[in-house]
Amino acid sequence: MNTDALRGHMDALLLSVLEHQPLHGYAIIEALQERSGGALAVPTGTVYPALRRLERIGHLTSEWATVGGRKRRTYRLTASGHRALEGERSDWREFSSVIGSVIAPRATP
Amino acid sequence: MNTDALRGHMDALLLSVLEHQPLHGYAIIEALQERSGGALAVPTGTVYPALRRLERIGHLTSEWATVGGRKRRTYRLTASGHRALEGERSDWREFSSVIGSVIAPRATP
DNA sequence: AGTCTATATGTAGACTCTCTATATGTAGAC
DNA sequence: GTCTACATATAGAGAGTCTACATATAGACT
Repeated sequence: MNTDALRGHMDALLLSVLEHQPLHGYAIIEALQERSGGALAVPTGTVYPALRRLERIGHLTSEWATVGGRKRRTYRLTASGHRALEGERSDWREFSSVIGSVIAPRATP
Repeated sequence: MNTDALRGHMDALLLSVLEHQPLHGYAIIEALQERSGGALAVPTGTVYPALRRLERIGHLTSEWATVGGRKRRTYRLTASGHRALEGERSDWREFSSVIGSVIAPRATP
């Protein structure tokens, strides 16, 4: 899929996969791929800066951990992040409904 | 609606409203607004450059006309534009299905 | 020992598109 | 004479995604 079209929806995707479980960046990328049936191959150069941004604006917090000798930065939603996720879901419903109805084929006059 | 989220879907919207009828830019903006029930207020600074771009890549052609003393540039789909619209529709179906399924709420574990 | 793959994070710079703001001009109403 | 609707256009700002590269550990395999 053309992941450039994700522009503006990345926050919703990231917050969604973090809703019920804290995860580190690498695992988030795998989760996105798995949840989308392989359609979402989001590059690290997109995900890591986006996570930092979400942390900066208070929707996420992070902690470093070492697992199997490797360092991970694990992110989890804040209260503000949970609220943001609700907003993103509602925005998505409106967005997809509006776009869908505009581009739906019409009967040829 | 946050029209910045339209990024990447503008082509689909413009090609859609031009599918069955040629229109000039100003009328395209009105058509988008009407078809979306008022949700899509796309500024001229977005639409006019986008139309020029679609013409440049061969999806549209344009002609100047004077109606009621005012000049209009009327756009219509080319064969390539019709094919592009089909592609955009198919891309949208995949896109909305993928995003929708990733951000859909899951049962709390 | 050396190489390869998977795991793991990060930055720099390019790129594209949308936005805001501004400019220009006609027609018709008040 | 001014205001609103109609009509097109450009410059520059801004945001977020991409590609490409840099770094590092663990474990398997040769």
